[in-house]
Amino acid sequence: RNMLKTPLKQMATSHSVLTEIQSGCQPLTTPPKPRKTPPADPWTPTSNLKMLISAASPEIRSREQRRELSNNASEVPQAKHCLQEHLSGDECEKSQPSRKEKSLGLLCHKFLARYPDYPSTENNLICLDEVAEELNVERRRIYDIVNVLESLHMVSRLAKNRYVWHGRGNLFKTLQALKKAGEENRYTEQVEMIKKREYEHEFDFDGERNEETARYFGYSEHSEMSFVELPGTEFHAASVNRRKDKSLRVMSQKFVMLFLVSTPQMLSLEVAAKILIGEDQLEDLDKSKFKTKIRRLYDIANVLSSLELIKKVHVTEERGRKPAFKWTGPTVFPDIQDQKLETTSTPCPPPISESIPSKEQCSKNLFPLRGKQNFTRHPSLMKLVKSIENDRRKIQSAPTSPVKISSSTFVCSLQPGTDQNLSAFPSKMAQVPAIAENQLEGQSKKARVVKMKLSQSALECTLSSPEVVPKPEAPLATGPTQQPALTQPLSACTPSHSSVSPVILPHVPSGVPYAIYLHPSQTHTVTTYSPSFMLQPLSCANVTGIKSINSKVLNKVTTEEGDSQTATDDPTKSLTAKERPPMKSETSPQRSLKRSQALQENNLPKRFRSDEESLDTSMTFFPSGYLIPLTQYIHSNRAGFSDKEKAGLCSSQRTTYSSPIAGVVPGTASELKAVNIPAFHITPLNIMLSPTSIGAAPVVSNSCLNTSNSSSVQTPSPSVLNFTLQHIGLITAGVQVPSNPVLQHMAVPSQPESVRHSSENTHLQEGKVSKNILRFIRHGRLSGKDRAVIAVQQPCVPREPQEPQAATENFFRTPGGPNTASSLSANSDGTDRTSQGTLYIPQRKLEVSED
DNA sequence: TGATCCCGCCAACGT
DNA sequence: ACGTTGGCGGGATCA
Repeated sequence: RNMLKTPLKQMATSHSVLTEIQSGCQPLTTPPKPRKTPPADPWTPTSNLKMLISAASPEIRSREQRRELSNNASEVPQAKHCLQEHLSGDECEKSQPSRKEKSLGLLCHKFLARYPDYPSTENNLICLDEVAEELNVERRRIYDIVNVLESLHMVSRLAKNRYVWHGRGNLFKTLQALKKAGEENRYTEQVEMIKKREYEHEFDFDGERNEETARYFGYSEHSEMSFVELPGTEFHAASVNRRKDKSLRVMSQKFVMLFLVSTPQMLSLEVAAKILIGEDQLEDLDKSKFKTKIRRLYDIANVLSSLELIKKVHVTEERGRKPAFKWTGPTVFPDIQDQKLETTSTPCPPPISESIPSKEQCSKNLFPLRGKQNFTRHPSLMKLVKSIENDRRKIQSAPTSPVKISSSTFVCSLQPGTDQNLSAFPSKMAQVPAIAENQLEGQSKKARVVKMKLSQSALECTLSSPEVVPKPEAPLATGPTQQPALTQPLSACTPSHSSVSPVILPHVPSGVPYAIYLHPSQTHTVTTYSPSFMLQPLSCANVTGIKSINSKVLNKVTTEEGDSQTATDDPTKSLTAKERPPMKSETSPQRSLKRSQALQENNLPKRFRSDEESLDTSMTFFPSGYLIPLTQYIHSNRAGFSDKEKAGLCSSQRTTYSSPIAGVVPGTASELKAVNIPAFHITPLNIMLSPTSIGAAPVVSNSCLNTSNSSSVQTPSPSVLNFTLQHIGLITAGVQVPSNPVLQHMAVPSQPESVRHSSENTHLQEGKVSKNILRFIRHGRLSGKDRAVIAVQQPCVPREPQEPQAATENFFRTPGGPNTASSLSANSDGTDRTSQGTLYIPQRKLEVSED
């Protein structure tokens, strides 16, 4: 550790400066620990260092900072080199990173840039050491990031020092779960209350809690939720949980919950801190605790900001300008009931409906809370809630009030332009074309990745927001649907085959290939790149097959036209792209190889582990319901070679793919070349799978088999199955069913060797596989055989009849929606300055300005 | 100044 | 024992 640290430290910090300044001092190389001499000693190297830095830094620092930032954009990946150069240069101070450059947010950006938002099946292993080293930071910082990512299920711990990257695949699902948990925890009420208090009078810590407060907190108090798991992830997390993973992880989830359940989806850290603290220790709300909480929240907020889930804004009120964060992530609508509460413009309908969608039940099981009242609001609260709701409604309905109602269902979704969430999306969407361009140009992986991210996120946003509408329609919906608007969208959404068919983007020059499969309920989007030749056939086949299977399935084109420049324009993006070290490919391959070898060499248990990993990742992918990007094969290689190799997928290409560990970027240009794949373009296709909770898996298995011919494309069920299995990691290419057309298309030779790891898997495959797989998919990744087994046994996610429609609606709405289009064009620049707006909060008008 | 939040000590944990 | 995690809060920076 020290070894790592030492070098890093030197590089990262301006030790060099110190060195020069304080000649004769202990070797700067001394690791941090040694440094720490008696604190009292003024001459501690540390103190000196600090003093020196502070003294020298101001101007230099700022100057440097600018420079660095600009540099970062293009050279971040090689930060080390840069730093070194600087150091060698006359101005050592330059190296002085400046606080901002070390910010968690920036670091997180770098971190995120390493991995694709929607990784393919492969396992994207994250080695903390490596990451820390490459990013030039102490491992501690990586933990901060990983912890919150973990709270969102974007990563999961695999083993010591090892995490698996899941990307945003599970994000929506996670958010749904979190929202639900938040609701069950009465966070909405708590937030309302605290906000109210703040308005009324300055909330002072100890004095504050009156009965009312106590009541609220009381509820959450015993409910003391722990880490919220995702289906299929529980076990995994469980292992992690044994440890009292208290704060960051959980705090992060809670923080997100607060956003998800509060109506203006805006929160100040103070409010959040108060709630979170209150939850834990009602007794001692001391200042220091509060401060600490806030500090943590800053950490979390920074990461969430990097994920673009929240955004910092400033709320101006009489008292002054207060910093706050607003939710900019996808709109999540967990259940109908809540929607009613939040959105209903008519008198409050009974807040709680007895009929609980299967989905809910599921989630209930998944996220059991201490407080048993999960689904029923305590009567005593009802009044309060109602009154609050009424107030809210008033406020929202105020003519002047901007649509801050994003949280309130469909209204927001219908007004993409106004909706904050949507606003973010357009810019991203606009970038889709850019992606194609880039690819054609044969850009670096990084660039691609970035773009993909954008497009994907955009898609996600789009899809997610619309989701609201469908729900109301859901047959299961307990209460009468009150929203007229729903009808409209629904009609559009009516599942029609036409809608189902995959859409190819017009602007794409040559057929391009990327298909996105979404599970309606989750609105997850998966993007894949593949060579055009391969893609087309596959995508079509799959899509149709799926569709046919589920009459409910819908697909929509998410692509938006936009200026390709957008991507570049966005500083963050460009930066990210640039940051991505090109050389990575060089090093990473080796590492991956090593890893793979190591894995292979490992004893049984270890092997197991590897298997698990593969499963995990693959599972991760599916769980969300999404699906199986046809192209995945291709780029799958890049990621976890070790696993892949085992799998035998793309074995033929193996050699060629030495790509980076991160597997960050799907098919590299080089890789493609190796494969003899012509330049590829990306055609975004969105396919919504039937919302039925059954999820992709069931659909695939059943539908494929049964209705294979129904779709225009005759995809033999077996092929689908194989495909699925492979993705899941249950089977290897070699093992796959002979009749897999897809594979044939791909011309991917199956490799016998790969089979080895599949022994277990094989078993699974045979027989129950189809069913089980589906379940697995449904539940999310599994990380162990045990888990797998367990998972199989778990009940499938409940079907949500309503979902399909919703999906459809979403589909249509966002992407193609007229509103959207306009908004998109407007925001093509990629940044969201649009967010300036006014928002009404109880009794006062607040101006929200973006930072 | 107050808002931010980097930094890294050090204890809990895992192996 | 030693390495990994990550709680925690001092105090440096930023605005």
